[in-house]
Amino acid sequence: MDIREVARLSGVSVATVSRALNDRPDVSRATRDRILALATELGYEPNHQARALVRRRSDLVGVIWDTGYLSTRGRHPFLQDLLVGLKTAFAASGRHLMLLSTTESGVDGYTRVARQHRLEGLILMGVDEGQPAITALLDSAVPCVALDLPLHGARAGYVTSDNRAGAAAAVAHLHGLGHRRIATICGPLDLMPAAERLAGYRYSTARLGLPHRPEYIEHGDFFLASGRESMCRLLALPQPPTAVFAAGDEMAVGAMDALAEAGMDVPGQVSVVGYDDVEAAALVRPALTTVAQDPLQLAAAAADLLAEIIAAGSEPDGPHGDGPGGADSGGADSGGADSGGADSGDEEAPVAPAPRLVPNRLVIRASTGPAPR
Amino acid sequence: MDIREVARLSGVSVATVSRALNDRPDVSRATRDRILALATELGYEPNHQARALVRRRSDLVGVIWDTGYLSTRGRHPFLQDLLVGLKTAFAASGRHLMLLSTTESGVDGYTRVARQHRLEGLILMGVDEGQPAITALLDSAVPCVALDLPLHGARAGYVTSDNRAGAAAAVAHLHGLGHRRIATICGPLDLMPAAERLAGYRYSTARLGLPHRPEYIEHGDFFLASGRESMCRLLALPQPPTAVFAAGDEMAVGAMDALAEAGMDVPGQVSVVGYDDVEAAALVRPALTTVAQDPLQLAAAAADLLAEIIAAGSEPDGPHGDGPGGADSGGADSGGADSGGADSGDEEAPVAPAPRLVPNRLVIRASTGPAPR
DNA sequence: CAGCGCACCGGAAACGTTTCCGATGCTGTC
DNA sequence: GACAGCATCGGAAACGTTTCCGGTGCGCTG
Repeated sequence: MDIREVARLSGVSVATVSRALNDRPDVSRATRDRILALATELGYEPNHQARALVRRRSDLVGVIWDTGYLSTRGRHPFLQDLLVGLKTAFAASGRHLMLLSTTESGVDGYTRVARQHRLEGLILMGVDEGQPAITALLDSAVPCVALDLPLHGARAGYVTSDNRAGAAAAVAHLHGLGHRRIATICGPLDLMPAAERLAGYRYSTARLGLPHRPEYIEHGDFFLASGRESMCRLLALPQPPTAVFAAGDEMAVGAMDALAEAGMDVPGQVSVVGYDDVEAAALVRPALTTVAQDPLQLAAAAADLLAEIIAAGSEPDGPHGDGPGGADSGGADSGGADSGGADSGDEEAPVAPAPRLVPNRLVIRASTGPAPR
Repeated sequence: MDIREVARLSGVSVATVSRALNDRPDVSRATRDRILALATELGYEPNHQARALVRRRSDLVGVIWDTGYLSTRGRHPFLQDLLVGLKTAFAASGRHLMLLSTTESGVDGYTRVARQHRLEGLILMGVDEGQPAITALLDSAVPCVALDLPLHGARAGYVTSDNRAGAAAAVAHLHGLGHRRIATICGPLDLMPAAERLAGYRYSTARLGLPHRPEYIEHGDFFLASGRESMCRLLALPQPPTAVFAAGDEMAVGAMDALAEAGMDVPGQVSVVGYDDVEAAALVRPALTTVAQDPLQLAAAAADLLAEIIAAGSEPDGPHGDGPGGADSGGADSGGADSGGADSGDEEAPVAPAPRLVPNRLVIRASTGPAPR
């Protein structure tokens, strides 16, 4: 079922059929309607490959997450929702999603398939910074935005949730309940979210006037066992905390395990708050107070940023491209560290796009309560 | 960076370059090596769209799950692992994955994009049978295999885990612990897995010689609240069960909630087993005994079946295509109902492929124990 | 009535590959 | 020495679109 077939059957040229289908002007209403009717009747669907070939754009973006992540960092907390968010966000601009994986063959594995398929951009999530393929990707000139990974480059940016504010909100919540001895169990600090959550804890405790206690900072790895062990150490302290903020829900559950073994009541004697609001958080008893990210908003911000980078690249000689404008994503705030350099205006070298930050939300459940006296 | 560019730079024709890159014969070793070296040096990557256009195959398969599922049935228990399984399984045959969603515009939404992109096949998961788009898909002649949805058609099949055996194993486990009063909380019976799990429960209890008690069969909806309410009703029975098999982990947690509220000890007084082994199952206390599906194996079976259907379609006039042969997936067993009709040999009409069944695994944790006496 | 603009349409050249078919040179063999 | 056969390569036609450029008619103005 060609476009030629449609043209033949409707007695016009292929050019006219093409114009009618893409509803361009230069087609009379009568012929357009006739062609469209015939096309749907024949069940004609234009060949995307041919179209992409001549229009020189694929309308495809790749999404990739580290499949090894599954073994090293555990499953991604809300990848599923991120995917549907990305899907709908990109559908708005008529783009489709291709699944890539870090286990493509070779170092520059997915970079190669991205280029072969002429992907317009890449969304990467749950990949570690060390990944050698990342650097190969960055200087491959394919636009990409990462989630929760500070990716800096001319055509690369990142999106993350406001982990600092989320952690601060958790600490403030505990403080508001009367807790003064608040500890934290943080994740691997080479991961940006973990580091930011610790920073938020530090900032918040200091701001609330709590004394600085290094022994209240435990280091975990996001897994349950580490939360358990950290909690044991905290309980062995001469002045054990009355509340603990874990940088991940699973570690929070581990902490609750340790507390249960020690015969401590949650939240009667110790309050616990986690991070991420995984499904288990609502299922565990007592149900876990935790700070939730908004996957849909995160996905929307990522799609928006990527679209902007793509658009900036396809402009003839455009500046840093502030065109489409985000929907309601939070303003660019407190970025990483380096974004210095020339940002005066429309220079020759494209400036790295500012990272997007979406807010988090504290969901209060049963694992936190008033401080014991 | 064309293939023409490579040809020009290496002083041969494009035909020769093409042959060298796809390592065909009819190229001397010397020129082939020269071309390959030049191509990698130039960073040339062949355009997939052009290639797909002329070879008339896209090497693309679509994977689609109901995004509305998220609201009606809850999140898919292990979609993430399914995706990586599919990714690696299809990577073996050089195919890539495209993400489709049920929220494509129109009734035949994803059928249309599938045809536009010339997808070789479709994997669908977490979609309900009622979906009108399904029927539109089935007679669109694009090969598709579903997960956990009995899809019957000439070029359609399905893969599921052996829910019946899984449920039977759960009941047998409880029986082995001495339980004789075993109830079940089943899911929505219009969903095949729920129905099969109930069938497994029925079969197993009957086989073990337990009396048939209709009041021991509660109907839930896979959500927590329904498990809780069902358990309450079971506890109100004159002869409450000492063990309950819930067809989903979340309902099992709900049942445990109800038991806790009633002051019953798990597993001291009542044992609970769930289904699916969601992440929360290991995090909940007592940790949930449950039956786990193997997402990777499920994905592999689905990919295998789809590849078979595709291959059977591209054969000149092949029979029902038993070529590649499954790796180690369980034999075709206990199908749905209708697969009657002519299946003598290589008739004109292609016979529907037999569904694949992969085994489940009972993982025993802390929520089951010896029956009280 | 000449000329001009406009609405509509067709031909054909791309887009970047693969593959068919033929051409060339070379090595053997009778 | 002529011819067959083989290895190696080039030209060109596809694949199914979009889009540029031009060409009709037609109504309108001067």
